[in-house]
Order: sequence, then structure tokens, then C-alpha cells
Amino acid sequence: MKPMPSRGRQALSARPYHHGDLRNALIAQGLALLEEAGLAGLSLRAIAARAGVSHAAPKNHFGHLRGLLTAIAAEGFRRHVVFMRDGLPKRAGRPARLAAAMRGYVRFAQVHPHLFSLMFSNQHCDFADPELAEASAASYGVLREIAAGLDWDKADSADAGLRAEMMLWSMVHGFAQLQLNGRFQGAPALLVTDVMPVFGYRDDAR
Amino acid sequence: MKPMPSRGRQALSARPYHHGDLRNALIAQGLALLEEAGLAGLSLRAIAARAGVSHAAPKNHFGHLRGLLTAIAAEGFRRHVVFMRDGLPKRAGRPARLAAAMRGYVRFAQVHPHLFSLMFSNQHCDFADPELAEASAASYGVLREIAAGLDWDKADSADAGLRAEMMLWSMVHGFAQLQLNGRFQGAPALLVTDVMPVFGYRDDAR
DNA sequence: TTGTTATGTTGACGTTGTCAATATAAACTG
DNA sequence: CAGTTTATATTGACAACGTCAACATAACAA
Repeated sequence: MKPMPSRGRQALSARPYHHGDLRNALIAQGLALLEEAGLAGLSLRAIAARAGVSHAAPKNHFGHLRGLLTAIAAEGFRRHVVFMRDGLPKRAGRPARLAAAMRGYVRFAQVHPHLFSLMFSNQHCDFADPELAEASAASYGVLREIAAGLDWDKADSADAGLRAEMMLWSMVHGFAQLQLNGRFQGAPALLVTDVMPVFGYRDDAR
Repeated sequence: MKPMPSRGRQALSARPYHHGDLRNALIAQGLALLEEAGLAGLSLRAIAARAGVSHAAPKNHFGHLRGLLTAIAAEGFRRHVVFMRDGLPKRAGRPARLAAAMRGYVRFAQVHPHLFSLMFSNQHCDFADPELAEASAASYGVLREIAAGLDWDKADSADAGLRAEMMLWSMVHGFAQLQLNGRFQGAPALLVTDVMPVFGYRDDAR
């Protein structure tokens, strides 16, 4: 009744010495364990056990616990992008797309609270890692795209585009973080878009 | 050359069996160690050693590590309030006070990065704790005070006051958090107030 | 003085991340 | 095919950690 080894080469051996795709298996089991046990329960040894390998096996693929957590966070950012782009009407105007992306950002944090915490915790993962840097930049890219052409009181400043990105990101990220930590508990349930100012766009085409 | 015990009762004993004010000493040493070694180095045993007591002593005052970290975070929030009120002109208008408080919020995160992380990490401290709840509510109170009467596009909505508080808090907290994690690294250095929309007040008296 | 309670200490336990030494399998070389 | 090298996984050990139970010491109350 034990699960077949993924590589069915050696018929007689119950468990092959080499896993075959341990790196991805560790990331997958880490993601699963993270949902079940939270950040505190996410230990190297527990992940290794879930993947059916020895406690020191992860060291070959990721040097440290930090390395494994970084890889998990990178996968998190890839899924984060999906949430932001999801529920986003294909040919909707930019204000509608902005609202959808903002809500997607927050919804991700609600659906995957522990993963979200990991993704934005420099305690646990290494933002200098190229893979994580690329994945998180892609997530930021959605925001960049949506912030372009925003009409507000700083639209004519030198770094208008940059400022718009930073403002939107700060607002939505702070909202998600504070809501996740239960800091809005006493208040009636409000969406990010209920709390943000309403922004127009200079050129509402496209 | 060893430091005198704080209670000078027993002249001959090098170190009195009872510390006298261990609870506060542990919080103080915890704060100091946090600045030096970061959140990762903040262990029960290290704090106890710094305070010159045995490794299990903290258990009498705080039941768990979590309890000690919670007490440290509470002290953090008390200092946070000082930062927000600091540099705030006595009889300045509300927009100026808003800007000063926002910058104070972010400056605190810059000056005490590890403490700030601890204060907003539900991994490490317990927001249900009464002391922490009171201290953090006081910090939120500064924001409440400053957000009252804000003039913006949602000023006439049902929960106008609440929405303003949540928006400001989200924005400044997200900014501080993202900046702290180095996510604005590529961008030119900007203040929160460079990035926020400019808000007026309905009644700019007081 | 005599308990009683609060406050620290000691030693132990299981768990963790990391490492060195070893074993096994795959890949490459001739 | 044989022989060697490289990648991958295991084993056993280590120190550090949070927590606990048992004990020691001091402050306090009757």
C-alpha cells in the first residue's frame, strides 16, 4: 500500500536510493507543510521526512534551511502573480483592473497566510537569491503595469510613475499585512478597495 | 572589577540569589540583544545569560519565550508612539502633523528594524496579551487622532473615519515594511510623504 | 519562630540546523 | 564493456534551543 517510487526503474527495491526529483519534491512538500503547520512547523527535518528522505538530504540541493525557504517563497511569488491577474476582466478599463489586482493581492494573503508571511520575511528567506529576485520582480511588474498613467496629485512630479507604484504597493501590502495580523479585528470587514482613494487614469484607453 | 549587585544587601555574596527586578532586566537585555543580534539571536538562554541569571529563570516571569517577546514588543510600541509624536510642531496644522507622524512611523522602522519586525510578527508575539494590546492600541490612537476630519473622496461614506485610519495605516505600514525588506532598493530614496497623496482637512483649525 | 509563597538554579529531555564521513547510483571516459 | 569520476542520499554526531520537573534560597506572614 506504499506509494510507488516515482521512478519505477528498480522493481525490487522498496525505495530507490536516489529520489530522482528531490528538489521539486522538497518544495512541494514544504508548501504543503506550510499550509498545515505554519511557519513554525516548517523544519528541514519535517520536510525531508514528508518527502521520504533522510534528514540531511536537503543540504545537497539547498545549502541551508534558508535556501529551501527561499525556493518556496519564489514559488509563492509565481502564484501571487496568478492571484493578481485573476478575476481581471480582459478588456476592462484600467481602474477596474487596478481594483481587481489589489483585491487579488489581498486575497492571496488571506488564502495563503503562512506563505505570504514567508514571502515577505527577510528573517527566513534571502532576497538576494536570483530565483527569488526574479519571481518577486515579476509580481512587482503587475503593479508597475497597472500603476502606469495614474492620475493623482503627484502625476506631474519627477518620478511620477515610480511614486505611483510605491504608493499602491505600500497601501495594498500594508493592508494585507495588517489584516493578516488581525489588526483590523474590531473594525467591520472592508475590502482594500473600500479603503483606498479612487484613482483615475490620464488616458483611460487601452 | 565585577559590577556590584543592584541590591547591596548581602555584602559577601558575589551575586544575590534573587535578582530583585528580573522582569524589567530581561526586557531591557532583550531589547539590547535584539539590536545587536537581530531576531534570530534573540533566545531565552542568551537573554538570561545577559541578565546574569540561569537559563530557566525567565520562565517564572513569562511562561514562554513568546511571553518575553510579547513584553518586548509592548515596550516597542510605547517607543513607537514617541517617534510618531516627535518632530511634530506643537501648533502646526493637521496636514503638517499628519506628515510628521507618518515620517516618524517609518523612521522608527529604520532605527529599530528588528524591533519593528518583532512588533508586527504574529509568529513571535501574542497580540491577545493585554499589555501588548494596550500598547499597540495607543500607537494606533495617534493615527486615529490624526486621521479624523481627513478630506478625500470617501469622506462622506458611512465609515469615513475608520476608512481614513485604515488607509493611512496601511500606506505607512506597507511603506515601512517594504523599505525595511529592501524592496525599494533599486529606486531613488523617497520619503513616505513623497509617495503618499496629499490630503487636506475639512476643518483645518486646531 | 514557623510555615508559606515567590523567585532562581540545576539537570534533563526531545527537537532543531549543520557538518563530516560514508554509501550508493548515475554519468562519463577509455 | 570496464573503470573512474561526479552527483546524490544516508548515517551519526554536535551544540544550541525551549521546556519541564525537582530542588534551593530568600522574602513574607502568622
